[in-house]
Amino acid sequence: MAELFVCQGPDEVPRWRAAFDEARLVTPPQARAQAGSGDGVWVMSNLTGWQGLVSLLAGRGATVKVLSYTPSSHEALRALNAGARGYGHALSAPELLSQMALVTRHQGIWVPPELLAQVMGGAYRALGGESQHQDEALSGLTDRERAVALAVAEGQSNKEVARRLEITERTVKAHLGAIFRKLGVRDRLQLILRLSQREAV
Amino acid sequence: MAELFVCQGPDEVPRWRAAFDEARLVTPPQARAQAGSGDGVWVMSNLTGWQGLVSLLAGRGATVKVLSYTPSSHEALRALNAGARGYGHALSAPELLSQMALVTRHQGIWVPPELLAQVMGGAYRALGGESQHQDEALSGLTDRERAVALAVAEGQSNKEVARRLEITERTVKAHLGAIFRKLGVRDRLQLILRLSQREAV
DNA sequence: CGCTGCCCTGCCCAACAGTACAATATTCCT
DNA sequence: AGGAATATTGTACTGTTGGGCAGGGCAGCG
Repeated sequence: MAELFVCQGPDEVPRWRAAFDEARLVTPPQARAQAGSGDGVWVMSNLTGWQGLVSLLAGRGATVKVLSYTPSSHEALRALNAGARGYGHALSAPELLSQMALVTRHQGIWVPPELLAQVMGGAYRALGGESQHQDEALSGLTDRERAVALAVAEGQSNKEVARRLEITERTVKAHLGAIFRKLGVRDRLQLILRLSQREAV
Repeated sequence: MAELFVCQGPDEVPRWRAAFDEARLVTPPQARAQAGSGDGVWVMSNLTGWQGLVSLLAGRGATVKVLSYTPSSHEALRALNAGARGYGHALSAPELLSQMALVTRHQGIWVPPELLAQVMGGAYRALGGESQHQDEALSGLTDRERAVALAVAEGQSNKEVARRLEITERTVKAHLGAIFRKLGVRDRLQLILRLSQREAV
Protein backbone atom coordinates (compact mmCIF):
# COMPACT_ATOMS: atom_id res chain seq x y z
CA MET A 1 0.00 0.00 0.00
CA ALA A 2 2.08 2.87 -1.25
CA GLU A 3 1.57 6.09 -3.13
CA LEU A 4 3.67 6.38 -6.29
CA PHE A 5 4.13 9.27 -8.69
CA VAL A 6 5.27 8.28 -12.12
CA CYS A 7 7.09 10.96 -14.07
CA GLN A 8 10.15 11.40 -16.18
CA GLY A 9 12.31 14.25 -14.96
CA PRO A 10 12.91 15.59 -11.46
CA ASP A 11 11.51 18.95 -12.56
CA GLU A 12 8.14 17.31 -12.89
CA VAL A 13 7.17 17.66 -9.29
CA PRO A 14 4.04 19.80 -9.12
CA ARG A 15 2.21 20.09 -5.83
CA TRP A 16 2.20 16.44 -5.02
CA ARG A 17 4.57 16.80 -2.14
CA ALA A 18 2.16 19.08 -0.36
CA ALA A 19 -0.64 16.57 -0.65
CA PHE A 20 1.29 13.38 -0.07
CA ASP A 21 4.52 13.80 1.81
CA GLU A 22 5.07 10.07 2.01
CA ALA A 23 4.94 9.69 -1.72
CA ARG A 24 7.71 8.32 -3.87
CA LEU A 25 8.70 9.61 -7.26
CA VAL A 26 9.47 6.86 -9.71
CA THR A 27 10.18 6.41 -13.40
CA PRO A 28 7.94 4.30 -15.65
CA PRO A 29 10.21 1.23 -15.48
CA GLN A 30 10.34 1.46 -11.70
CA ALA A 31 6.57 1.74 -11.57
CA ARG A 32 6.20 -1.40 -13.66
CA ALA A 33 8.45 -3.23 -11.27
CA GLN A 34 7.13 -1.95 -7.98
CA ALA A 35 3.46 -1.06 -8.18
CA GLY A 36 1.02 -3.72 -7.12
CA SER A 37 -2.45 -4.35 -5.84
CA GLY A 38 -3.76 -1.69 -3.53
CA ASP A 39 -1.17 0.89 -4.44
CA GLY A 40 -2.15 4.36 -5.50
CA VAL A 41 -0.35 5.38 -8.66
CA TRP A 42 -0.29 8.77 -10.35
CA VAL A 43 0.71 8.85 -14.00
CA MET A 44 1.58 11.91 -16.06
CA SER A 45 -0.09 11.98 -19.46
CA ASN A 46 2.97 13.51 -21.08
CA LEU A 47 4.85 10.25 -20.72
CA THR A 48 5.15 8.26 -23.89
CA GLY A 49 3.07 5.13 -23.70
CA TRP A 50 1.22 6.24 -20.59
CA GLN A 51 -1.92 4.40 -21.65
CA GLY A 52 -0.12 1.08 -21.74
CA LEU A 53 1.33 1.75 -18.32
CA VAL A 54 -2.07 2.61 -16.94
CA SER A 55 -3.62 -0.55 -18.37
CA LEU A 56 -0.88 -2.69 -16.90
CA LEU A 57 -1.02 -1.22 -13.42
CA ALA A 58 -4.80 -1.07 -13.31
CA GLY A 59 -5.00 -4.68 -14.39
CA ARG A 60 -2.66 -5.53 -11.57
CA GLY A 61 -5.07 -4.00 -9.06
CA ALA A 62 -3.50 -0.60 -8.52
CA THR A 63 -5.63 2.53 -8.23
CA VAL A 64 -4.40 4.65 -11.08
CA LYS A 65 -4.93 8.36 -11.46
CA VAL A 66 -3.83 10.25 -14.58
CA LEU A 67 -2.69 13.85 -14.45
CA SER A 68 -2.37 16.11 -17.47
CA TYR A 69 -1.06 19.58 -18.17
CA THR A 70 -3.64 19.94 -20.89
CA PRO A 71 -6.77 18.13 -19.73
CA SER A 72 -9.44 17.36 -22.27
CA SER A 73 -12.52 15.20 -22.36
CA HIS A 74 -10.96 12.96 -24.97
CA GLU A 75 -7.87 12.35 -22.95
CA ALA A 76 -10.04 11.78 -19.92
CA LEU A 77 -11.92 9.08 -21.77
CA ARG A 78 -8.69 7.53 -22.94
CA ALA A 79 -7.43 7.46 -19.38
CA LEU A 80 -10.60 6.00 -17.92
CA ASN A 81 -10.79 3.49 -20.72
CA ALA A 82 -7.26 2.37 -19.98
CA GLY A 83 -8.36 1.61 -16.47
CA ALA A 84 -7.62 4.82 -14.60
CA ARG A 85 -10.07 5.76 -11.88
CA GLY A 86 -9.15 9.41 -11.76
CA TYR A 87 -8.16 12.13 -14.17
CA GLY A 88 -7.25 15.73 -13.52
CA HIS A 89 -4.98 18.67 -14.05
CA ALA A 90 -1.37 18.17 -13.06
CA LEU A 91 -1.32 21.49 -11.28
CA SER A 92 -4.41 20.87 -9.21
CA ALA A 93 -4.41 22.17 -5.67
CA PRO A 94 -3.20 19.71 -3.01
CA GLU A 95 -6.69 19.53 -1.49
CA LEU A 96 -8.05 18.45 -4.83
CA LEU A 97 -5.43 15.75 -5.15
CA SER A 98 -6.32 14.49 -1.70
CA GLN A 99 -9.93 14.41 -2.70
CA MET A 100 -9.08 12.45 -5.82
CA ALA A 101 -7.16 9.96 -3.71
CA LEU A 102 -10.03 9.58 -1.28
CA VAL A 103 -12.64 9.11 -3.96
CA THR A 104 -10.66 6.67 -6.06
CA ARG A 105 -9.65 4.66 -3.01
CA HIS A 106 -13.34 4.05 -2.36
CA GLN A 107 -14.15 2.70 -5.81
CA GLY A 108 -15.16 6.10 -7.08
CA ILE A 109 -14.35 7.86 -10.32
CA TRP A 110 -12.93 11.34 -10.25
CA VAL A 111 -13.06 13.69 -13.20
CA PRO A 112 -12.89 17.50 -13.15
CA PRO A 113 -16.42 18.87 -12.88
CA GLU A 114 -15.97 20.97 -15.98
CA LEU A 115 -15.10 17.91 -18.04
CA LEU A 116 -17.75 15.70 -16.55
CA ALA A 117 -20.61 16.85 -18.74
CA GLN A 118 -18.54 16.27 -21.85
CA VAL A 119 -17.21 12.91 -20.80
CA MET A 120 -20.67 11.74 -19.89
CA GLY A 121 -22.11 13.20 -23.04
CA GLY A 122 -19.54 11.34 -25.08
CA ALA A 123 -20.13 8.10 -23.25
CA TYR A 124 -23.85 8.53 -23.53
CA ARG A 125 -23.86 9.08 -27.26
CA ALA A 126 -21.49 6.19 -27.68
CA LEU A 127 -23.85 3.74 -26.06
CA GLY A 128 -26.82 4.25 -28.30
CA GLY A 129 -27.88 7.57 -26.89
CA GLU A 130 -27.94 8.72 -30.51
CA SER A 131 -29.33 12.09 -31.30
CA GLN A 132 -32.03 11.66 -28.77
CA HIS A 133 -29.51 13.45 -26.69
CA GLN A 134 -30.85 16.82 -27.62
CA ASP A 135 -34.48 15.89 -27.46
CA GLU A 136 -34.01 14.32 -24.11
CA ALA A 137 -32.20 17.26 -22.64
CA LEU A 138 -34.86 19.53 -24.04
CA SER A 139 -37.78 17.41 -22.95
CA GLY A 140 -37.79 18.80 -19.46
CA LEU A 141 -38.17 22.35 -20.72
CA THR A 142 -41.27 24.36 -21.46
CA ASP A 143 -42.11 25.40 -25.02
CA ARG A 144 -40.63 28.84 -24.67
CA GLU A 145 -37.52 27.59 -22.92
CA ARG A 146 -36.99 25.07 -25.70
CA ALA A 147 -37.25 27.78 -28.34
CA VAL A 148 -34.71 29.89 -26.52
CA ALA A 149 -32.38 26.94 -25.99
CA LEU A 150 -32.43 26.05 -29.68
CA ALA A 151 -31.76 29.61 -30.75
CA VAL A 152 -28.88 29.96 -28.31
CA ALA A 153 -27.51 26.62 -29.50
CA GLU A 154 -27.19 28.21 -32.93
CA GLY A 155 -24.96 30.84 -31.47
CA GLN A 156 -27.47 33.65 -31.27
CA SER A 157 -26.99 36.42 -28.76
CA ASN A 158 -29.70 37.37 -26.29
CA LYS A 159 -30.58 40.33 -28.45
CA GLU A 160 -31.00 38.18 -31.53
CA VAL A 161 -33.07 35.61 -29.71
CA ALA A 162 -35.25 38.41 -28.38
CA ARG A 163 -35.84 39.70 -31.89
CA ARG A 164 -36.60 36.25 -33.24
CA LEU A 165 -39.13 35.43 -30.55
CA GLU A 166 -40.41 38.99 -30.33
CA ILE A 167 -39.85 39.31 -26.62
CA THR A 168 -37.54 41.42 -24.45
CA GLU A 169 -33.96 40.64 -23.78
CA ARG A 170 -34.87 40.42 -20.12
CA THR A 171 -37.33 37.63 -20.85
CA VAL A 172 -34.72 35.75 -22.83
CA LYS A 173 -32.49 35.94 -19.79
CA ALA A 174 -35.28 34.68 -17.57
CA HIS A 175 -35.83 31.66 -19.79
CA LEU A 176 -32.12 31.07 -20.02
CA GLY A 177 -31.82 31.10 -16.27
CA ALA A 178 -34.46 28.39 -16.04
CA ILE A 179 -32.73 26.38 -18.76
CA PHE A 180 -29.37 26.55 -17.02
CA ARG A 181 -30.95 25.41 -13.79
CA LYS A 182 -32.88 22.53 -15.33
CA LEU A 183 -30.02 21.22 -17.43
CA GLY A 184 -27.41 21.81 -14.80
CA VAL A 185 -25.11 23.94 -16.92
CA ARG A 186 -23.49 27.17 -15.81
CA ASP A 187 -23.73 29.28 -18.95
CA ARG A 188 -24.57 29.32 -22.65
CA LEU A 189 -21.17 27.90 -23.55
CA GLN A 190 -21.85 24.70 -21.66
CA LEU A 191 -25.36 24.65 -23.06
CA ILE A 192 -24.00 24.71 -26.59
CA LEU A 193 -21.54 21.96 -25.81
CA ARG A 194 -24.37 19.93 -24.38
CA LEU A 195 -26.74 20.44 -27.29
CA SER A 196 -24.52 20.74 -30.34
CA GLN A 197 -22.33 17.75 -29.72
CA ARG A 198 -23.89 14.80 -31.41
CA GLU A 199 -22.63 12.69 -34.21
CA ALA A 200 -23.48 13.21 -37.83
CA VAL A 201 -25.70 10.09 -37.93
CA MET B 1 -27.50 19.44 4.55
CA ALA B 2 -29.84 16.49 4.72
CA GLU B 3 -30.08 13.00 3.29
CA LEU B 4 -33.28 12.37 1.34
CA PHE B 5 -34.64 9.18 -0.20
CA VAL B 6 -37.12 9.76 -2.96
CA CYS B 7 -39.56 6.94 -3.58
CA GLN B 8 -43.23 6.36 -4.15
CA GLY B 9 -44.63 3.75 -1.80
CA PRO B 10 -43.72 2.89 1.77
CA ASP B 11 -42.87 -0.65 0.70
CA GLU B 12 -39.94 0.76 -1.18
CA VAL B 13 -37.57 0.87 1.70
CA PRO B 14 -34.54 -1.26 0.88
CA ARG B 15 -31.58 -1.20 3.17
CA TRP B 16 -31.27 2.51 3.39
CA ARG B 17 -32.24 2.64 7.02
CA ALA B 18 -29.26 0.57 7.93
CA ALA B 19 -26.88 2.89 6.16
CA PHE B 20 -28.46 6.21 7.02
CA ASP B 21 -30.61 6.20 10.10
CA GLU B 22 -31.07 9.95 9.96
CA ALA B 23 -32.48 9.84 6.49
CA ARG B 24 -35.94 10.99 5.50
CA LEU B 25 -38.21 9.27 3.01
CA VAL B 26 -39.96 11.70 0.71
CA THR B 27 -42.14 11.67 -2.39
CA PRO B 28 -41.01 13.32 -5.65
CA PRO B 29 -43.04 16.51 -5.00
CA GLN B 30 -41.62 16.79 -1.52
CA ALA B 31 -38.14 16.35 -2.91
CA ARG B 32 -38.69 19.14 -5.39
CA ALA B 33 -39.77 21.40 -2.58
CA GLN B 34 -37.23 20.49 0.03
CA ALA B 35 -33.95 19.44 -1.53
CA GLY B 36 -31.36 22.13 -1.96
CA SER B 37 -27.69 22.78 -2.34
CA GLY B 38 -25.51 20.40 -0.40
CA ASP B 39 -28.22 17.85 0.23
CA GLY B 40 -27.69 14.22 -0.63
CA VAL B 41 -30.62 12.83 -2.58
CA TRP B 42 -31.33 9.25 -3.58
CA VAL B 43 -33.75 8.73 -6.45
CA MET B 44 -35.35 5.45 -7.50
CA SER B 45 -35.24 4.83 -11.23
CA ASN B 46 -38.70 3.25 -11.22
CA LEU B 47 -40.29 6.63 -10.60
CA THR B 48 -41.87 8.19 -13.65
CA GLY B 49 -39.93 11.23 -14.76
CA TRP B 50 -36.98 10.44 -12.56
CA GLN B 51 -34.56 12.00 -15.05
CA GLY B 52 -36.25 15.35 -14.88
CA LEU B 53 -36.18 15.20 -11.11
CA VAL B 54 -32.50 14.35 -11.15
CA SER B 55 -31.73 17.23 -13.49
CA LEU B 56 -33.65 19.65 -11.37
CA LEU B 57 -32.09 18.66 -8.08
CA ALA B 58 -28.60 18.35 -9.50
CA GLY B 59 -28.91 21.77 -11.08
CA ARG B 60 -29.89 23.09 -7.71
CA GLY B 61 -26.66 21.83 -6.22
CA ALA B 62 -27.82 18.63 -4.59
CA THR B 63 -25.70 15.49 -4.76
CA VAL B 64 -27.96 13.04 -6.52
CA LYS B 65 -27.59 9.26 -6.56
CA VAL B 66 -29.83 7.00 -8.63
CA LEU B 67 -30.77 3.49 -7.52
CA SER B 68 -32.27 0.86 -9.77
CA TYR B 69 -33.73 -2.61 -9.34
CA THR B 70 -32.49 -3.48 -12.82
CA PRO B 71 -29.16 -1.70 -13.33
CA SER B 72 -27.80 -1.38 -16.84
CA SER B 73 -25.02 0.59 -18.43
CA HIS B 74 -27.56 2.42 -20.49
CA GLU B 75 -29.61 3.52 -17.54
CA ALA B 76 -26.43 4.41 -15.69
CA LEU B 77 -25.48 6.80 -18.47
CA ARG B 78 -28.92 8.31 -18.50
CA ALA B 79 -28.61 8.93 -14.80
CA LEU B 80 -25.15 10.43 -14.98
CA ASN B 81 -26.08 12.46 -17.98
CA ALA B 82 -29.03 13.89 -16.09
CA GLY B 83 -26.63 15.12 -13.45
CA ALA B 84 -26.52 12.24 -11.01
CA ARG B 85 -23.16 11.56 -9.43
CA GLY B 86 -23.87 7.98 -8.44
CA TYR B 87 -25.70 4.98 -9.81
CA GLY B 88 -26.18 1.57 -8.30
CA HIS B 89 -28.41 -1.33 -7.39
CA ALA B 90 -31.29 -0.52 -5.09
CA LEU B 91 -30.55 -3.55 -2.99
CA SER B 92 -26.88 -2.80 -2.50
CA ALA B 93 -25.36 -3.58 0.85
CA PRO B 94 -25.41 -0.72 3.38
CA GLU B 95 -21.63 -0.48 3.30
CA LEU B 96 -21.77 0.05 -0.41
CA LEU B 97 -24.36 2.80 -0.03
CA SER B 98 -22.16 4.50 2.53
CA GLN B 99 -19.29 4.29 0.12
CA MET B 100 -21.39 5.83 -2.62
CA ALA B 101 -22.33 8.67 -0.31
CA LEU B 102 -18.71 9.27 0.65
CA VAL B 103 -17.48 9.25 -2.91
CA THR B 104 -20.20 11.46 -4.32
CA ARG B 105 -19.91 13.91 -1.46
CA HIS B 106 -16.32 14.48 -2.49
CA GLN B 107 -17.05 15.30 -6.12
CA GLY B 108 -16.56 11.72 -7.20
CA ILE B 109 -18.57 9.54 -9.51
CA TRP B 110 -19.75 6.14 -8.39
CA VAL B 111 -20.76 3.41 -10.79
CA PRO B 112 -20.78 -0.34 -10.19
CA PRO B 113 -17.39 -1.75 -11.26
CA GLU B 114 -19.03 -4.30 -13.56
CA LEU B 115 -20.75 -1.52 -15.52
CA LEU B 116 -17.75 0.75 -15.68
CA ALA B 117 -15.77 -1.12 -18.28
CA GLN B 118 -18.84 -1.39 -20.47
CA VAL B 119 -19.56 2.30 -20.26
CA MET B 120 -16.03 3.43 -20.89
CA GLY B 121 -15.35 0.89 -23.60
CA GLY B 122 -18.32 1.99 -25.63
CA ALA B 123 -17.49 5.63 -25.26
CA TYR B 124 -13.92 5.12 -26.35
CA ARG B 125 -14.77 3.13 -29.46
CA ALA B 126 -17.23 5.72 -30.63
CA LEU B 127 -14.77 8.55 -30.21
CA GLY B 128 -12.15 6.91 -32.36
CA GLY B 129 -11.98 9.40 -35.18
CA GLU B 130 -13.14 12.81 -34.25
CA SER B 131 -10.99 15.82 -34.78
CA GLN B 132 -10.27 16.39 -38.45
CA HIS B 133 -12.46 19.37 -39.04
CA GLN B 134 -10.76 20.82 -36.00
CA ASP B 135 -7.28 20.24 -37.37
CA GLU B 136 -8.26 21.97 -40.54
CA ALA B 137 -9.55 25.04 -38.83
CA LEU B 138 -6.71 25.10 -36.35
CA SER B 139 -3.92 24.59 -38.84
CA GLY B 140 -3.53 28.29 -39.52
CA LEU B 141 -3.00 29.10 -35.88
CA THR B 142 0.20 29.31 -33.89
CA ASP B 143 0.89 26.83 -31.09
CA ARG B 144 -0.29 29.17 -28.40
CA GLU B 145 -3.37 30.19 -30.29
CA ARG B 146 -4.25 26.56 -30.86
CA ALA B 147 -3.94 25.79 -27.18
CA VAL B 148 -6.24 28.67 -26.35
CA ALA B 149 -8.73 27.71 -29.04
CA LEU B 150 -8.95 24.14 -27.80
CA ALA B 151 -9.46 25.22 -24.23
CA VAL B 152 -12.15 27.68 -25.22
CA ALA B 153 -13.79 25.01 -27.36
CA GLU B 154 -14.22 22.99 -24.21
CA GLY B 155 -16.22 25.78 -22.69
CA GLN B 156 -13.52 27.27 -20.49
CA SER B 157 -13.66 30.91 -19.49
CA ASN B 158 -10.76 33.29 -20.11
CA LYS B 159 -9.80 33.02 -16.48
CA GLU B 160 -9.72 29.24 -16.62
CA VAL B 161 -7.67 29.22 -19.80
CA ALA B 162 -5.26 31.67 -18.23
CA ARG B 163 -4.81 29.39 -15.24
CA ARG B 164 -4.33 26.35 -17.41
CA LEU B 165 -1.69 27.94 -19.64
CA GLU B 166 -0.19 29.95 -16.81
CA ILE B 167 -0.49 33.30 -18.52
CA THR B 168 -2.59 36.39 -17.82
CA GLU B 169 -6.17 36.83 -18.79
CA ARG B 170 -5.04 39.70 -20.96
CA THR B 171 -2.79 37.41 -22.97
CA VAL B 172 -5.61 34.95 -23.44
CA LYS B 173 -7.66 37.77 -24.84
CA ALA B 174 -4.82 38.73 -27.16
CA HIS B 175 -4.62 35.20 -28.54
CA LEU B 176 -8.37 35.01 -28.82
CA GLY B 177 -8.46 38.22 -30.80
CA ALA B 178 -5.99 36.73 -33.28
CA ILE B 179 -8.02 33.52 -33.45
CA PHE B 180 -11.24 35.36 -34.16
CA ARG B 181 -9.57 37.35 -36.90
CA LYS B 182 -7.93 34.34 -38.54
CA LEU B 183 -11.00 32.15 -38.44
CA GLY B 184 -13.39 34.93 -39.25
CA VAL B 185 -15.68 34.42 -36.28
CA ARG B 186 -17.06 37.15 -34.10
CA ASP B 187 -16.82 35.56 -30.67
CA ARG B 188 -16.17 32.37 -28.71
CA LEU B 189 -19.70 31.14 -29.33
CA GLN B 190 -19.14 30.97 -33.06
CA LEU B 191 -15.71 29.49 -32.46
CA ILE B 192 -17.25 26.64 -30.50
CA LEU B 193 -19.86 26.04 -33.16
CA ARG B 194 -17.19 25.94 -35.83
CA LEU B 195 -14.94 23.54 -33.97
CA SER B 196 -17.64 21.24 -32.72
CA GLN B 197 -19.51 20.69 -35.94
CA ARG B 198 -18.31 17.89 -38.13
CA GLU B 199 -19.66 18.74 -41.54
CA ALA B 200 -20.68 21.81 -43.52
CA VAL B 201 -17.48 23.77 -43.93
C1' DC C 1 -62.01 31.77 -5.30
C1' DG C 2 -57.50 30.97 -4.05
C1' DC C 3 -53.20 28.38 -5.72
C1' DT C 4 -49.81 27.13 -9.02
C1' DG C 5 -47.27 27.15 -13.33
C1' DC C 6 -45.87 29.57 -17.31
C1' DC C 7 -44.96 33.79 -19.59
C1' DC C 8 -43.62 38.45 -19.81
C1' DT C 9 -41.23 42.68 -18.18
C1' DG C 10 -38.52 46.66 -15.64
C1' DC C 11 -34.45 48.34 -12.88
C1' DC C 12 -30.12 47.45 -11.33
C1' DC C 13 -25.60 45.31 -10.61
C1' DA C 14 -21.45 42.37 -10.74
C1' DA C 15 -18.80 39.67 -13.67
C1' DC C 16 -17.13 38.59 -18.00
C1' DA C 17 -15.93 39.39 -22.98
C1' DG C 18 -13.88 41.82 -26.65
C1' DT C 19 -11.06 45.63 -28.34
C1' DA C 20 -8.33 49.93 -28.98
C1' DC C 21 -3.94 51.84 -27.95
C1' DA C 22 -0.15 50.85 -26.17
C1' DA C 23 4.81 48.59 -24.71
C1' DT C 24 8.63 44.87 -24.17
C1' DA C 25 11.07 40.54 -25.33
C1' DT C 26 12.45 36.72 -28.35
C1' DT C 27 13.28 34.43 -32.48
C1' DC C 28 13.90 33.74 -37.11
C1' DC C 29 14.72 35.55 -41.82
C1' DT C 30 16.79 38.93 -45.19
C1' DA D 1 21.32 45.69 -38.84
C1' DG D 2 16.52 45.68 -39.81
C1' DG D 3 12.07 43.73 -40.27
C1' DA D 4 8.40 40.43 -39.38
C1' DA D 5 6.08 37.25 -36.58
C1' DT D 6 5.14 35.58 -32.01
C1' DA D 7 4.32 35.95 -27.15
C1' DT D 8 3.54 38.52 -23.28
C1' DT D 9 1.33 42.18 -20.40
C1' DG D 10 -0.83 46.83 -19.07
C1' DT D 11 -4.79 50.45 -18.83
C1' DA D 12 -9.11 51.76 -20.20
C1' DC D 13 -13.41 51.43 -22.33
C1' DT D 14 -17.79 49.45 -24.24
C1' DG D 15 -20.93 45.80 -24.67
C1' DT D 16 -22.87 41.30 -23.18
C1' DT D 17 -24.34 38.05 -19.75
C1' DG D 18 -26.38 36.20 -15.73
C1' DG D 19 -29.16 37.01 -12.12
C1' DG D 20 -31.52 39.30 -7.78
C1' DC D 21 -35.72 41.78 -6.66
C1' DA D 22 -40.25 42.91 -7.95
C1' DG D 23 -44.18 42.87 -10.32
C1' DG D 24 -48.27 42.01 -14.02
C1' DG D 25 -51.23 38.79 -16.93
C1' DC D 26 -53.29 34.37 -18.18
C1' DA D 27 -54.76 29.54 -17.88
C1' DG D 28 -56.06 25.29 -15.30
C1' DC D 29 -57.48 22.92 -11.06
C1' DG D 30 -59.46 21.61 -6.55
